[in-house]
Amino acid sequence: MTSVSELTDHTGFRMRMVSNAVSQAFARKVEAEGVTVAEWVFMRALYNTAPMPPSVLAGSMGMTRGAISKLADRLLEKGLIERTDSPSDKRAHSLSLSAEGKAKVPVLAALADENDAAFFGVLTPAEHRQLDHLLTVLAERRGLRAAPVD
Amino acid sequence: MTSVSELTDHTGFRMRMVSNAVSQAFARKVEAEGVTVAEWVFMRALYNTAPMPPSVLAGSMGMTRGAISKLADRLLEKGLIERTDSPSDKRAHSLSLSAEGKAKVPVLAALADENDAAFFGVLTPAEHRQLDHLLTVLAERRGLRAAPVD
DNA sequence: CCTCCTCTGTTGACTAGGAAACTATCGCGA
DNA sequence: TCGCGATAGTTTCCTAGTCAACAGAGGAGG
Repeated sequence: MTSVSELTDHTGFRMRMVSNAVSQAFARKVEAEGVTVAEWVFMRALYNTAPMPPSVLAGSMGMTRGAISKLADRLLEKGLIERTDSPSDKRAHSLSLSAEGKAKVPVLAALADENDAAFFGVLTPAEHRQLDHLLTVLAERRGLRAAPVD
Repeated sequence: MTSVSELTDHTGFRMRMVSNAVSQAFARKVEAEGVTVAEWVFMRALYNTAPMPPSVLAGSMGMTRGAISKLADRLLEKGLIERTDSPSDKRAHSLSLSAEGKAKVPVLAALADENDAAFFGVLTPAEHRQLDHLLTVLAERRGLRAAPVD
C-alpha cells in the first residue's frame, strides 16, 4: 500500500543484481589469467579479424576513444596485443593480437563458457532458452548493439 | 564451427548489455534530480525505516564501508540525509533521511517506475512476467541478496 | 583496572572509466 | 600550395568505487 515502490519491484533492478553476480563471478575467473573483463572483450574483438584501429574498437565495445587508448596501453604492456602504424596515415595505427594474445583467447573463451554454464545451470533448459529469447527480443526492440563494459 | 565462442553466445554477456542500457537510462533520469543511482539506492534504503548505521547500509547495498562513508559524505553535503551520533557507543552513528531527502524519495521512485515501464514496455505483459519470474528464480537459486551498484 | 583484541568508521593509495581539451596530421577548396 | 576545418589518438582532470592501513572506542579476562 506504500505509494513508494520497492527497489526490487523493478525488473531493471533485479536484472542488475543478477547481471552483476554473473559478471563478478566471471571477473574472478579471468583475473586468475591475469586479465580484466574489459581486456577480454577487447581481445575477443580482435580474434580472427583483420587488425583494427582503436576507434573501431571504441565503437564496438561502447567505450570512449580515451578509454580504449588506455586499455590498449595496458594490453601492449602485457604483450597481448601489437600495434602497427598505418603506412598511409601517420595519425593512425592498427591493433592486433600478439601470438601470446592469440593463444590466450581460447582459454578465456572456455572460462566464459564455463562461467555462463555454471551460473545459468540452475535454470532448466527450457527456462534458459526462454531467458535467451527474452534478452534477444529486448536487445532487438531497443536497438542495442554495443557491449558497454560498464 | 569456431572453437572459440562469440561474446554474444553467452547469456551473461547479453544480460549485461540489456542491464547496462536500463541502468544508463535510469542514471540519466535521476541525474536531472541531482542524484546518482547509488545515492538513490542509499536513500531508498533509509525510507520508512529507523535510522541505520553505515555498516548496515554497506551490507544491504553490497558496497564496502569505505564507499558508504564517502557516499554518506556526499549526501550530507547535499542535505539529503542526517547523521546522529550514538549515545551509547562513541564510535558509531546512525543515518536517516532529512526532510528534503524524504520528500525526494517518492519523486525518484516515480522515475524508477517510469524508467522500468518504458524500457520493458517493449515486451508483452506475458513476456514481462516470464522475465520477472526467471530473474526471481535466478536470484533465489543463486542466493543473491545484496544490490551491488557496480 | 589494565591489557589486548575487536569493532566502528575514516582515510589514502590505487584503479577504471568518461568528458573535454589538446596534438599532429590529413585533405579539401580557393 | 596555402590555409583551415575535420579527424585519429592521447592526455588531463574528474568521479566513484576497492582495498588496506589506521585511529579511536568498546569490552572481556586475569
